[in-house]
Amino acid sequence: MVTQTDPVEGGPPLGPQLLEAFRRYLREHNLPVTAQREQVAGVILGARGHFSVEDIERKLRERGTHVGKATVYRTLDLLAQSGMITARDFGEGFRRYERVPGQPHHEHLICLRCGKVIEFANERLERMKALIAEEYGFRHHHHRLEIFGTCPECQLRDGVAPPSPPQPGQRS
Amino acid sequence: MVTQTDPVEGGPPLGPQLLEAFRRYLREHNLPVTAQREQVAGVILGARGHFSVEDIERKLRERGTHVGKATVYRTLDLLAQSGMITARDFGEGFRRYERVPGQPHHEHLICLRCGKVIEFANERLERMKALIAEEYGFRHHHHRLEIFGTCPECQLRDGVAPPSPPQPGQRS
DNA sequence: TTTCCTGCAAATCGTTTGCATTAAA
DNA sequence: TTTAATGCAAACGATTTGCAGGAAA
Repeated sequence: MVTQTDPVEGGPPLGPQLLEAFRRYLREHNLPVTAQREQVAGVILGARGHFSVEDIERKLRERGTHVGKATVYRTLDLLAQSGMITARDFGEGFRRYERVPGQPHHEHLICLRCGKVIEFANERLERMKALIAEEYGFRHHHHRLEIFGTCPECQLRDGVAPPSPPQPGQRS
Repeated sequence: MVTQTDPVEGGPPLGPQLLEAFRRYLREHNLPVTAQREQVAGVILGARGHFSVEDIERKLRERGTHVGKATVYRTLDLLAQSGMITARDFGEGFRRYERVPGQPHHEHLICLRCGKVIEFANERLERMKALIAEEYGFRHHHHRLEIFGTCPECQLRDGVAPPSPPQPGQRS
């Protein structure tokens, strides 16, 4: 799992800013700003990456905090409702959550070996999808494209071993 | 859910042929050809569509057969191993199984209202995905593209109601 | 104070597994 | 006969929910 922590891109770190936006969201909706909500939001808004609930619990533990699993889920729901994070399902048998990216839309390259997730966007793809939906009379709502394969690092590590065959959700 | 039953395309129906191929597969692998395996295979190989285990159990019931849930799952695994069906995960919280299509690869258009699934293939998309994987040094294994939206029928039925926002796996 | 959270444990849901029984080869 | 499959029920893992006790506003 690639956990890209806030790279300083020249400006102030993004995390705290987003956290403040979440506080604002809560106040505006007359929802209490609790320590737990701040902790969970702090973890997921403070780093780029696609985190499972387990990932998030680990990060909380590393920060020396404990938040009940139910509260983690409930806060993630809130964050999703607020539009600040998105839930993803890569067919792994659990969900991952991702801070809403700066770029409007992107797709995912997923390494079958190490689970690393790389994002990319492609304008031509974007246009083609709208066209395809139209062709079938669909009102396009959203879409997702996932490319599964082996990342460069794992290719090196493994030599020439072929990737194993995929079947969604088969619990290992 | 669109359950396209074998359309007669000029030749003999495909289902029985595939069922026979599955029997052959079992014999070749020294696996017993049981009544249950034939029933389950008959159901999924006899129709086009993307079926949940629940769908399959319903179809079995309609045929007046009962097969234990565990056996259904086990037979679906066998069918997947034999390469005759594919498992899909559309992020609905359960898997769907589909008879391996005539065409080598296709994508899915999914109606958020009625769950209908429409298949399409697009050669240009295909090529772009290979290129994108390459660009990131990935060895491409497989991919999936899903477009979610509202199908023409549901658009008519609903008037101009906007589709509801998506979050994967949220159990309804 | 009133209202809404939180944590825990129990419940759910799709899927898998253990095991005694039964059927295919 | 031998070997493997079946069905049931229990186990599982991710997620949700009920509820008593505890914080925000």
